[in-house]
Amino acid sequence: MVPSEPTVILRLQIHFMVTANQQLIETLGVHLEGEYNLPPLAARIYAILILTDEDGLTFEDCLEKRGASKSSTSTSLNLLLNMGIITYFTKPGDRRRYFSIAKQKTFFLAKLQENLKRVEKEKAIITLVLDYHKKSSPKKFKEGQERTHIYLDYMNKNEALLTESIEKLKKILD
Amino acid sequence: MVPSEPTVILRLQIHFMVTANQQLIETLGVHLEGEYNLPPLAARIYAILILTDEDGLTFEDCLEKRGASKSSTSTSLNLLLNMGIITYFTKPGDRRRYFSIAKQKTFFLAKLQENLKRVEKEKAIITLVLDYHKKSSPKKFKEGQERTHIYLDYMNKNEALLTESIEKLKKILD
DNA sequence: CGTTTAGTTTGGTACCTTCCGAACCAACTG
DNA sequence: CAGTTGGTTCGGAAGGTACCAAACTAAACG
Repeated sequence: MVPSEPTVILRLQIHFMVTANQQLIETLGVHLEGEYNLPPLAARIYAILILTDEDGLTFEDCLEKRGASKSSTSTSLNLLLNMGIITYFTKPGDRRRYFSIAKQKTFFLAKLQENLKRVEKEKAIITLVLDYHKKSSPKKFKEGQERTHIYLDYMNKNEALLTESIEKLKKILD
Repeated sequence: MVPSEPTVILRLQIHFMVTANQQLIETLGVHLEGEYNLPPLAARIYAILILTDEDGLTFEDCLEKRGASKSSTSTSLNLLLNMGIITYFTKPGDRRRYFSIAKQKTFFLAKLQENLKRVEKEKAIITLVLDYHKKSSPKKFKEGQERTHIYLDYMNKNEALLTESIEKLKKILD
């Protein structure tokens, strides 16, 4: 039996939306894997939580939307909880937990703060190496000075930018 | 037999310098591992090449300084060569290759360019997610708009900073 | 030619990560 | 109480990474 035309179109549309969504979950998932050093499954679940319209997803929702095992879903959700990048809430008369991303407050703020830490760490390392070269081979040190200066200059400006943005963000969150 | 005092002091000093150097190699090594996604051994060899006073180290120098096997040393050096973060040169009448870090030119420039790529990639992803939310749940979208704006603003400024620094660096390298 | 030098390639081991199924537990429900 | 729901914990299995030792190769040396 051939379905009537409107049905076909509707099916195609739904299929398109579903696969487009899956695609986005995948894209975002890969990104998050790298960004937060998450295992594949945890990253996909995080992506699902970021993208959903619902106000919070249950354990089972997560499980079904990804098609993973109970144990892996449990492990992944707990990992995300421990990292503080998701939270859950409960509804009265409902034993289940509803998981959702920790308010974007935390999301972007954490990102900026993390970034700041990275910059500071790198500055520290560069200083360490520079000191070492200054002592052990002044010639080599002199050579690279100008380039190094540009790089350090960028790092400092970026650091200032970060501190400033963090302040701004904190202010609107009070 | 008890060594005379000066000998003891000398030994202690040498030991101190050696372990201090080893420590720095280790610290820098771990940093590079994370920064360039390098396997442990490759990262340590890279660190050794960054820190040495010599004008270039041979295969055997690398092998000895790290105490690794020939095969692993070979693999690691080739990996670093393929990634373009080290180079080698030869001396007339000497069959060996002398490895050294690719000029800091490439080092810092590559770092800035890599950073720029990361920022652009993240901006793209955020836009993607934002568009999705705008379409599927406008309420959710409105809520986070102010925070998102601050973050995107930071990203744009950082992007400008990076482009600028890259230009500066390119200029002094001509 | 045989020998030495400077590396490369191959095959295998050890470890680490990620996920799963199955058994388990703890709270509530009738 | 027994049964269901909402998870957690445990013991692998599969796959990937990083390293090593040993065999090999290719160029130079005498």
